[in-house]
Amino acid sequence: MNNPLNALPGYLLRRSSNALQDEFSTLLAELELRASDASTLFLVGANPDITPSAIGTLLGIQRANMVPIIGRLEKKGLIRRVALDGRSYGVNFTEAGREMYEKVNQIISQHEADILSRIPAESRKHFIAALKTLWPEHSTD
Amino acid sequence: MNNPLNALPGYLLRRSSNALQDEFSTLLAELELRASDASTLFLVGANPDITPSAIGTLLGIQRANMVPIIGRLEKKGLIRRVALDGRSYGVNFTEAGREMYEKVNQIISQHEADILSRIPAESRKHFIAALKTLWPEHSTD
DNA sequence: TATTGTTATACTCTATAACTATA
DNA sequence: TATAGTTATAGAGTATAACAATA
Repeated sequence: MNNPLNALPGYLLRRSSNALQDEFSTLLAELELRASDASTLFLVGANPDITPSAIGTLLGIQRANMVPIIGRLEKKGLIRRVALDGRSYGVNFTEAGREMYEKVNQIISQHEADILSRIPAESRKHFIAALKTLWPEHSTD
Repeated sequence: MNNPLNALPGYLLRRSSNALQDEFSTLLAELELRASDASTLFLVGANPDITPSAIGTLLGIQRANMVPIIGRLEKKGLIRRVALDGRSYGVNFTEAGREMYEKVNQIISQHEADILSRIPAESRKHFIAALKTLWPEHSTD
């Protein structure tokens, strides 16, 4: 079977991304979290009192789609809302949330290290440099 | 705003992949095709008489999910089904399908060239090598 | 006026199970 | 028995429009 797609960098990128996403989701399954839940916890850990809108901006998710994510995490007792003013609130960890954050952090760190370990050492810098040219918004933090 | 995600290769890969997918979909919009439609046409062009199941295997799509893709392309008059035996059929281009295939081919080639052009020349080989280690199934053609 | 959170809705992609007919 | 195509269904991610409350 002739598969010319496998010679295309853009296609390889897509399949690689999907494969790593599947791995990540599998790792998170033991915590009963989705990738978006874990990413949200990760950002709350780095930015206490961050608003749902700000999380959405960083993750590239519309604020309307943050509602069910925040709702799930709150329902699980992992986060609480702290009013910042009359219309917005900051997201913070509960005690259980902080423990979950540590586990998420561990999974992310290990997975990322695992990813890097598969890439030939001499290619790693080039790989990251290439990704940054393909997603220019990465620099707008 | 502190965004530690942007330091993670796996996350950069995901955002890069999504950005390129959006670009690809935008390019295909003028042909009124989806990415899965275009990929299917691309594989039919390289493999006349290929079956839907085989296309699904190459694309990583369940054969059940090939049904609406084939149905769309047939409804548009781009492909026809040629019975291979009593239970399976091969997919072939109609005249309009071959013309559309040429356009798809053009868009894919140009986009892929565009992608490569953004990556520093000295990083390209490393980039592709890295992707292949992250999606090992690429070699099972 | 602009922004935040929210609701409602719809579309896409994908996974699974089950059915049929054929090999 | 195994395989190809199909149907039906559900989950997940995402986009859009509109609304109320507040800045």
